[in-house]
Amino acid sequence: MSTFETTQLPEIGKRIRNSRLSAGLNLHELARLSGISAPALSLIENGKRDLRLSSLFRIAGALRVEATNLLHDQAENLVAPDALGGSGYNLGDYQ
Amino acid sequence: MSTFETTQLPEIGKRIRNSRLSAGLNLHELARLSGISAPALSLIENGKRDLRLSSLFRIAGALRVEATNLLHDQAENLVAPDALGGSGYNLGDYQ
DNA sequence: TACAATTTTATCTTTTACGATAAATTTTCT
DNA sequence: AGAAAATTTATCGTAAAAGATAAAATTGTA
Repeated sequence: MSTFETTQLPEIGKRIRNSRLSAGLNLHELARLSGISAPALSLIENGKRDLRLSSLFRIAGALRVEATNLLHDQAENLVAPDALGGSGYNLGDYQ
Repeated sequence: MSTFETTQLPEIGKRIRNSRLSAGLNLHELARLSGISAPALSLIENGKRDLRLSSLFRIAGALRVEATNLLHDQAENLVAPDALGGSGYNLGDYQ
């Protein structure tokens, strides 16, 4: 099995679930908002379904989060380390 | 029609095409590397196919780019504006 | 422990992605 | 212009996503 279906898909599912719970929604409510059925959402959140890109965007839209933040861990994408100085330190962190 | 299929999918397709051309690959070569057929890649690059998430990751892997960078414009995701100072300016931009 | 709400799983149907192949079209190069 | 390469489009078959519904299992609560 590929690393995608064994690790990445389940991780994406967990992020969707976390976002949904943070929004205080149950599966039925997210289903209504996203247009994706609750059973399908359950499979997706448990990393058992290889969803389509349109589904990812519909879910992200319903949860009011960026699709990108569902793909990768949020913190990983906040700052491109080499895009700041050359020091490797983020000058804004403590000031 | 949704904004996803009219604008987002075509934009994602263009990013894939740009990445492929930057890598100096033709459709046949990317097909071999990604395991996705050249006709399917053509549809994807032209924003005419709603691809699966696994396909996005296989394409990204073959092109050696982050899947995230195929979803959104590269520059948009480099820095989270509010994560630095409170000034709204990125101190590293010009130094 | 019972009851209710939520989630998971199963089944069936429809839709659509994808591979393979071939033909048509466009682009590139001599 | 003509040939070759690359891309696009079409068709067909298969696999899988997604909806709907219902049943089972889990979780939460009185």
